[in-house]
Amino acid sequence: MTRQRVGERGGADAGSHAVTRRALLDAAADVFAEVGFRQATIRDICRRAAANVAAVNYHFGDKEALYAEVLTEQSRLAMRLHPSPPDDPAVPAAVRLEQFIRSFLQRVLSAELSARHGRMMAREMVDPTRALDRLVRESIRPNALQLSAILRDLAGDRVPEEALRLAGMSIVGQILFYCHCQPVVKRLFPDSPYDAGQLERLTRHITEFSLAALRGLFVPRSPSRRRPQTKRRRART
Amino acid sequence: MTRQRVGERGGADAGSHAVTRRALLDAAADVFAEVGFRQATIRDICRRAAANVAAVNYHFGDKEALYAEVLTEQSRLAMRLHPSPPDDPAVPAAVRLEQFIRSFLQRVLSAELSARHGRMMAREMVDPTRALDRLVRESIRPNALQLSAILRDLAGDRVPEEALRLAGMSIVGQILFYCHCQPVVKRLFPDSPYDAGQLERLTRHITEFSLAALRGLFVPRSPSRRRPQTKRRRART
DNA sequence: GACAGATTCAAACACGCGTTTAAAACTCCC
DNA sequence: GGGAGTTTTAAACGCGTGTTTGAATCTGTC
Repeated sequence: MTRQRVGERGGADAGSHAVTRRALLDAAADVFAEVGFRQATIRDICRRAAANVAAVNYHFGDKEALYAEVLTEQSRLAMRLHPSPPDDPAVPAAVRLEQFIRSFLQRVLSAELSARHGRMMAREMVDPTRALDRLVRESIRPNALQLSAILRDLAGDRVPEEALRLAGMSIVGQILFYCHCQPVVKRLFPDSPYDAGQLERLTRHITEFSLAALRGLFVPRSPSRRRPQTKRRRART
Repeated sequence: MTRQRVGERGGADAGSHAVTRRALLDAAADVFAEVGFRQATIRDICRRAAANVAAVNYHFGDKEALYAEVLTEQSRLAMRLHPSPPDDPAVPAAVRLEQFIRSFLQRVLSAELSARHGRMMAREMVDPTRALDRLVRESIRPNALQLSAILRDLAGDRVPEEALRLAGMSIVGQILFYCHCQPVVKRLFPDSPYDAGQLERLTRHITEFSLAALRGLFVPRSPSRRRPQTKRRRART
């Protein structure tokens, strides 16, 4: 009656448990990214994983628990493959901003991840599930803080926090556009792709656009025409 | 057997048909905006419209036809309440850009529309239905063309079309961010709202951010420090 | 080789969905 | 007032869903 999770040793060949579990996670990542949590069906996931319909409930409890596990796994995978740039004060803030934008774009729409993480995040934002709170806590907020730090270095101490926030959202908005609006972009410009294949071009554009905006907003009349680099350094935490 | 659409005259009191039809459209707009096409249920819509479950199929044929009608109706309503600025060459391009951004923001997240149009558009982008093609054709593409015209006036003739496209997507991305990512923004900054109540502030920020970026990108070293206004006028179409 | 426990399996359950149906209710016009 | 045509209604159909169930299958161990 009481089915508890098995530790390591089990029934089948040293890993039957782990094998189906992995197959389910992989299939579920594809399905959830393709059609979203609500539209995904356990039957479809199990078919792709070559498992029985009852496998999800046996291995994960229910559909939502499987989804939560897929979400955090994909999030960590994306972060591991394309980590944010280190918070190194030796690197100019403008360069760190470019690295931040590049790694962000890679995480949400790089092909090697099949853009799974980006698509799941996009769905989670437009149509949140109960998993969003954890996602914000563990993945989105840390990134927002890092962007804030970069922008603070770029803008200097005299710029109010509020203006930095708005600038940050302008930058993230530009990035997410290519992730959230792909169906529309494909229809508007069917010949010129603005997708995973153009990552470097998009990175450069967003970086230049944003740096130009930041310079114009936060150093409107710099006499020496230099970057606002030498304001103050943030201590490493 | 053969039920054809009734013209004007009908059975009930000069408008029983029209009355339920309207109630269905209103209820459906709310429901579709709240939970999306796929998650919405005919039963819920009819309950809110105080109509029978069969009403949708009687008045519109099926769920998808009702959805299509709601979508175009809300789109036209939003466009009528907050039209794009006229293509007036007498108005400086920078002002027209601000008007474009303001009206766009109003359409997608103004409270008087309950942000219905914006939410439906957001869902349609992340999780398209068959209605997206028409939406792009009749609503999105015209707006994109208008933004292109404004940017052309701002940037002048020497800037390649491609650069203008990227700039346009950077601007639209900033706008849509507040529409697509509201759940995340609310969690990141629970105290300071970035929603329909802050429309004017958001308009000003996005305009200033974008104008600064455009000046920095397209007129990097203007000797007289003037706006690139006097390039060339587009003929009225 | 039989036992125990873990894992899989086919089948079924309970529910909600979009849609259909045939009858009832209603309104207008003669 | 009655008939014709329109609209509404309650009930049902067929299907797909997440989940449960009890038996069957498998594997390592004694």
